[in-house]
Amino acid sequence: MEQNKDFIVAQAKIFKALGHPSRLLMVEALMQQEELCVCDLQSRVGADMSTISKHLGVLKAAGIVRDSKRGLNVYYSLQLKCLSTFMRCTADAIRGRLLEDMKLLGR
Amino acid sequence: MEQNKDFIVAQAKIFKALGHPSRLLMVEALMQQEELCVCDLQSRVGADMSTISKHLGVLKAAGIVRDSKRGLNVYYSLQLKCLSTFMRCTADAIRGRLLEDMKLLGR
DNA sequence: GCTATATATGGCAATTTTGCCAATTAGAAA
DNA sequence: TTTCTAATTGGCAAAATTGCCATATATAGC
Repeated sequence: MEQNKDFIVAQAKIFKALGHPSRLLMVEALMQQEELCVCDLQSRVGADMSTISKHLGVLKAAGIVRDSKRGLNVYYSLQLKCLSTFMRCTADAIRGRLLEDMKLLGR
Repeated sequence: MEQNKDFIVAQAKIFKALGHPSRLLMVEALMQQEELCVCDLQSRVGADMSTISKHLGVLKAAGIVRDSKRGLNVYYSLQLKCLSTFMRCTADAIRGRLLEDMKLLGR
């Protein structure tokens, strides 16, 4: 009973971590690159280094990414593998919705 | 360029909507039931009716559920179909992580 | 009409998240 | 050791989310 709730909370934490544009952008970058340093991610998102670092902390705490330090750089990579299928589906859903809206506007 | 950002924002909105234990619980109930009234969802989550209603508003605004009013009741159903595969994957990931933690504790 | 029931909305305080700046840590190179 | 560079952490104000209460809306039945 109670561990079931913990389970839901852990699952919600994953969704919550993905529920921010900057973090989602970083995850999408990591879906194409296997491994990127914080500086790479910063240049893609375009925010303060400290902000990027905290976002990465959220993704790591949710178990979505893992990090490995080599030299001066910290490299991040995806730990959760099943994102691409779902992202494609949500993308289709959003495109479908936009089409609906355009139809409605057309009347 | 700019619509790409809107796209990411819409996608993040879906994840964000799923990133709350009560909302995730409602979605999981709708994965098994096809259609449920607000009162059913309330009894499962156990919160104030107004709170449930607002949570459902969030899910609807993200395009995850749709509603249909019949008589005094409003029935909600899933609009986003591709959740179950992804949820199974995150569930596996969480279970795996818990196993890891237990191994670490065992040493 | 009036009453009861199911859901939604407005308002508001408490909590959480976000993002910047400043300061710190850790490793590389001089 | 000193210096430089990459990244993290602490602090804090602004913004967003959450959840309850009170109120409103809509529909059914009398």
